[in-house]
Amino acid sequence: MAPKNDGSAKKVMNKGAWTAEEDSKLSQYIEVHGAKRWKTIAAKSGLNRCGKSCRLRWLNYLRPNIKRGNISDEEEDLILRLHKLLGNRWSLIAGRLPGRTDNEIKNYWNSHLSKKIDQKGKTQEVSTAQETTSQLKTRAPAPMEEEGAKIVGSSEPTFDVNEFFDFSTELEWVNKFFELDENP
DNA sequence: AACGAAGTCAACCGCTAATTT
DNA sequence: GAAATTAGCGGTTGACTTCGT
Repeated sequence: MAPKNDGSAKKVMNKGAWTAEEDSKLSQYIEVHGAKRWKTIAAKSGLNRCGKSCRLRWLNYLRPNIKRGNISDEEEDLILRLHKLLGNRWSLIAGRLPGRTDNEIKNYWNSHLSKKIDQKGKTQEVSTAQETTSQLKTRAPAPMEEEGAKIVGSSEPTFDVNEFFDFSTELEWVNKFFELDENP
């Protein structure tokens, strides 16, 4: 496609950390026009940012009811359970944690929980080293195993999620989870 | 106190899915 | 139905902070 005018005048977008002024501009624009058509928002709000960047900033920091930091034990437990079910489906997991964002959960997982599980896996690896593989095979398969296990398996340390959670007691909880999805 | 290593987290990138024209 | 545009996702990066020596 030929440039409409001098191509050398291509605008260079801002990158990196957002300033308070930029936040304010974005918030004000969205308050008036709503959070849709991010390219337009980026162009008309007076921000020298791309639409993607605006969307991310809004979703992760500026939108109302965002919780930041201090992930509670309950939330942590929920993240662990959901991750076991869904793998790295951060947006789905975030959807079950009001006020939390996919990015925050992803970061929390990568910096806190993955290590926790890694440690747990290692200690259990030692204690269950004698357990025969045949015992493991007789366990009930995890729901979502087909999809979830693939995803988890690609990035997880090598430990058996069946060891980490007792799926027999999880089934009820899992069913509730999917009921929620069907009836929003 | 100074320095390097490790940890944390905000933001970007590349890609796919969904929607619009 | 095809092409273009937009939205959304997950992985990765890099700047900053904290910790250990």
